[in-house]
Amino acid sequence: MIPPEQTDQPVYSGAQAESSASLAGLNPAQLEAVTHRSGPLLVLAGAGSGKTRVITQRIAHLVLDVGVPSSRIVAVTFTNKAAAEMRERVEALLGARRVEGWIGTFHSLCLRILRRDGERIGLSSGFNIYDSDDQLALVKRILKDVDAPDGGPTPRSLRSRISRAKNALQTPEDVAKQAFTSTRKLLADVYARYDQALRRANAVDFDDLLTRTIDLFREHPEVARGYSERCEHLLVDEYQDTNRPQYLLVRALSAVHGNVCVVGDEDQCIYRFRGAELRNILEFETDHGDARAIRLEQNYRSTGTILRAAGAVVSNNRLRKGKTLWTENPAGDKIDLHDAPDDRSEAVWVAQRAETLENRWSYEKMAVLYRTNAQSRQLEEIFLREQIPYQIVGSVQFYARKEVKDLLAYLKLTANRADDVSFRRIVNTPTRGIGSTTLNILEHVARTARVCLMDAAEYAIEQGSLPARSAGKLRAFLDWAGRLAEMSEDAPTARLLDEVVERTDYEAYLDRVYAGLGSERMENVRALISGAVEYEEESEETSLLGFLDRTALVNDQDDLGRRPGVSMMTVHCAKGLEFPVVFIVGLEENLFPHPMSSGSDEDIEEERRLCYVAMTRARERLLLSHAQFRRTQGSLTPNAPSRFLSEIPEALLECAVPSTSQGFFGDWSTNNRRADSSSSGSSAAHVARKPAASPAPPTVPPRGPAKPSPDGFTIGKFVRHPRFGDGRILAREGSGKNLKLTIHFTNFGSKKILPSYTKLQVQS
DNA sequence: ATCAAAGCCATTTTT
DNA sequence: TGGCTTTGAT
Repeated sequence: MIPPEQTDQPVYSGAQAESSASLAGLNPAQLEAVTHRSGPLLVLAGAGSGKTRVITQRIAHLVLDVGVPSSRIVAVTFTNKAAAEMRERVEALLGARRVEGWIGTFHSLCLRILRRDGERIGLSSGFNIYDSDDQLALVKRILKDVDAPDGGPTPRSLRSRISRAKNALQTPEDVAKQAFTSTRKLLADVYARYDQALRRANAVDFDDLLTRTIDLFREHPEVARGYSERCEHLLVDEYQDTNRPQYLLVRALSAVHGNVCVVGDEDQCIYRFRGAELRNILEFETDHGDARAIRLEQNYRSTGTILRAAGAVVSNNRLRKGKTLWTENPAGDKIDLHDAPDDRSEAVWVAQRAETLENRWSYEKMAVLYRTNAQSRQLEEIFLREQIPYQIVGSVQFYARKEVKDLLAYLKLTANRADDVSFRRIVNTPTRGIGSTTLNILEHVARTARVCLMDAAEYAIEQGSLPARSAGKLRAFLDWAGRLAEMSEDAPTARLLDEVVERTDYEAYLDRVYAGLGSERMENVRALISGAVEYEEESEETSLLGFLDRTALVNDQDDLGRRPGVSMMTVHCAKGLEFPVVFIVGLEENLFPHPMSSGSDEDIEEERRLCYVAMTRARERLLLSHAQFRRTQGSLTPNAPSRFLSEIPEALLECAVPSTSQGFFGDWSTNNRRADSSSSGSSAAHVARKPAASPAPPTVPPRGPAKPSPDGFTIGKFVRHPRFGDGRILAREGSGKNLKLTIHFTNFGSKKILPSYTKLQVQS
């Protein structure tokens, strides 16, 4: 397999040298965590203490120095972003283009397991994944079936209660058993129907990915054993945010070898409201008898002042193991505290300060953090007016947009005709004359015959239970859907999307619905299609299902963003990030801490951790503000400063009272000059991914002399790709518009390319 | 089927 | 306050 040319690249030994060299840069605690041999290990990693570095180095150490095959290492994180970063860094350390081990999120890991072994628990292959939107649609539909009383729980609340039940590993029957109030009875009923609907539709929701994997492991211990066998070393990042199912998965996967290394910080557990159990990390040592615990307490990120302030705040929590972070960094500037008369002038202050600070830090080095998304509007308005570049991070998710979801629903239905939620979504979108009357008949047929809506439609037409006109329209739709399904067997996903967009005249539909703004939406459609093309080009195995899996689990935070400018986001979104300059706004009672999380001490402690997370994002400058009056839900309400502010030692604060302007915007905004603000930071914008060492291309095309192809893409020819550069055609499959080429690129290795989408230059 | 007016309801949300 | 969904009228 490996071409001889590769021998002149001493990948292995070279990387080993690199590894030992980098071990030298670790502090004693980090070194111990990295080199810990076997058995359970708890790494309590304070904010900015080099956590990711420890995990990645540990993996490299296990592979290079201990000799564990990378395929026997499993590393789980919570976000795709974190997983991608980890993978990249490990690859760099190992000097390998690809790492065999499993590095991914809990959900992607479970998805892989279920795709492989799900049939054993009744999940047929090709099952779909429902996101929270789909879940909500399903709950709403169910609420129509049961006669829910008015004023009862909302669909949203039911959805989250179902989720909570699942995370507590309660079945619908379990819930029914303790259903004493009418609300709980309703919940039990809806949950049962919901569960049944998912099973019928051959679909799972996000929670199911975890819980059904646990079911699989419980019902088939030999399967669990197989995975655990393979998992010689398990590493878990952000362990403080694991919930019950994740805890059980960790246990199951580490059962055989017992080499489980969890890394986390109890002070940064901020997802309790979603079922994260602080207990998991607090009790790890007692839970794993002989666990070693290591504290990483040296902070490399923030100034002494920032660290002291954050530490002072979080030390008011009782539910923690307690760490004392310290740093060798200089004390730095004091923390600015601004007392604004109202939310508007608070925003003005932020803009003003950002502009002043721009002398020292470019805008993309600054972040504004807030407790709730609603707070962003005011800031946006001011920043827009002041022409300060900014970027909102992580509010509307790409894959959650209506137009994207519509098109994905077509794909989902194509992959899995039992997917009733997708059917309902698109059967009349864009409108094709299949209205609610027809749909009601179909629902009825489906229920009595216990089949999915697609089948019900076939059946209803056959039986003549529909008026001729509806039947005709439905027939046309079904025929087309059938053709799509056929196409999906060999056509690339992008081609399917094209077909859907063209056939439904989707662009015209968008124009109609979004009067004038349709083209903006169409951009997203195009982005989705190029996403599909990219997927085809970048993945080893490509299939419709694979693409759908990716869209279901991946959110696009990293690909979409990165415009230069001040970043604005919620504190939750900021976890894991750092910025030289950080503003935290709205530090008021009734906002931060949020009243919804002020019921119990535990709630307040979570809010305090949230505040801690926010403060520790800052490297050099931290600026805090609160407003005396804030417009919330339409009315102006007075707010006291947050209790967290009073927990910061006064000596660390600099009360920034605006001396000249009274906090209003009049003067400074009109005559400010932004001479040099535009040119900064464009240099690093498009850093091409560094091509890692890749196997040299085979010198002889695989399988004999190729006959020249009429399209010019003859096997063996050299071509140039706009992104991947030069490469050589190794194989062809499909033809015409569906032609797929396997090309070996000098710098990127082999990829499948769709010439109908990408401009390939054939070199003569 | 399509539009406009009238309600409704407003945490955080890695997947 | 404003954004979104549901409702009602054509």
